[in-house]
Amino acid sequence: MSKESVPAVADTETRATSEHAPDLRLWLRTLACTNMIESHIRSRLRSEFDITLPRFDLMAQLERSPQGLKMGELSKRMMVTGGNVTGITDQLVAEGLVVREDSPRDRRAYIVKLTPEGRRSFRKMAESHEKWVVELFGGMDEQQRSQLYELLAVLKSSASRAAEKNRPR
Amino acid sequence: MSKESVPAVADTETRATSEHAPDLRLWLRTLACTNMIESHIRSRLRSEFDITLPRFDLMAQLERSPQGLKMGELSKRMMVTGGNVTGITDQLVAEGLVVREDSPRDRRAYIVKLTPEGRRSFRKMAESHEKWVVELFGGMDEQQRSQLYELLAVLKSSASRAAEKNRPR
DNA sequence: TTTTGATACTTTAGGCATCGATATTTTCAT
DNA sequence: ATGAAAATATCGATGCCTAAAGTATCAAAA
Repeated sequence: MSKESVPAVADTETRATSEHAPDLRLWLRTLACTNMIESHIRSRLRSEFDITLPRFDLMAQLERSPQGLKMGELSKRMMVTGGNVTGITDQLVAEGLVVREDSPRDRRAYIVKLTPEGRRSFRKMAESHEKWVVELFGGMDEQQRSQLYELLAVLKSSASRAAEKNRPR
Repeated sequence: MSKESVPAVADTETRATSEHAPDLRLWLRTLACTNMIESHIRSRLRSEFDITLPRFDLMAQLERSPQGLKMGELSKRMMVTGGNVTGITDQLVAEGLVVREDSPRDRRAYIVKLTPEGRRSFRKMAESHEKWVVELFGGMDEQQRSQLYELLAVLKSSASRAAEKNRPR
């Protein structure tokens, strides 16, 4: 019998040791939280709606742009490579949730749009998705949440700045 | 000409909209930070040491357990499936960084250990890795870091608790 | 001893992600 | 107008990851 189900809930923090620098422990804890939440969301999307997170994300972008988006636009907004978008779009097309239309102005490009079914389906999923997130953060009080939000802004700009110094490579 | 390099620095927060629930925005910001930092680390591991993050992580586990670890132990500690560990271990063996030794007590099991070269190599990488993390968090002052650390503990237990309610499925 | 169930690992199939290469089309400098 | 450069998308190779199924071994009960 093969068990091997979900690897419990991801806790990368086991990588930390007392001897590690405080920043390292902080980073590993950050990673642990994110992985735990993301893997929970992934698994519920799968079990309740039989969809993957990347497909959900792609549909989310389209829902915000009813006029449709070019493949390259999707790629930029989702922060993934173009080849990746090609594959995910193929799947969604096969499921009838999105369509590729030829761009009238540029014969190299497609315009990707949600189908009516895709839109209907996405709205239902998004509602649950948001509910799950609210549940996951529900153990924090309002002050903690807003404090976390602000601290993450600081982290984001700190990391941006640090990363910038070593970009071109 | 193939451009298509790194998708800049991941910023999943573009998925957020003003109309989104605050918790959703908080979650997307969390994700954005983590992705940005993780992708930076990944790319430096690759460019400076020609190694992937999963391989680095596996070696990190072994470095903390000089007596070696069974595949299943690695799988548990890294929070990934066994099949995954098989693949990563194969690669590291091929590179001469770890070895699979037969367990003397259980012929089903292997004991995976760092080779001397693996250990030497890991130590060098770990030093840089820690330096990068320190740089990335360097824009936060001490109080902010410790506050973030505490808030993440709250988040972690909040998410654990919420996830627990929907486990078995 | 034999059977049975659990454990340790591998394998396979499928999805997501990157990179680098390629084909087509557009744009722009001359 | 033309030829080079850039932009748009796809493809193939590679790697990580999971779930499910398969193989070998162990341990303990019948």
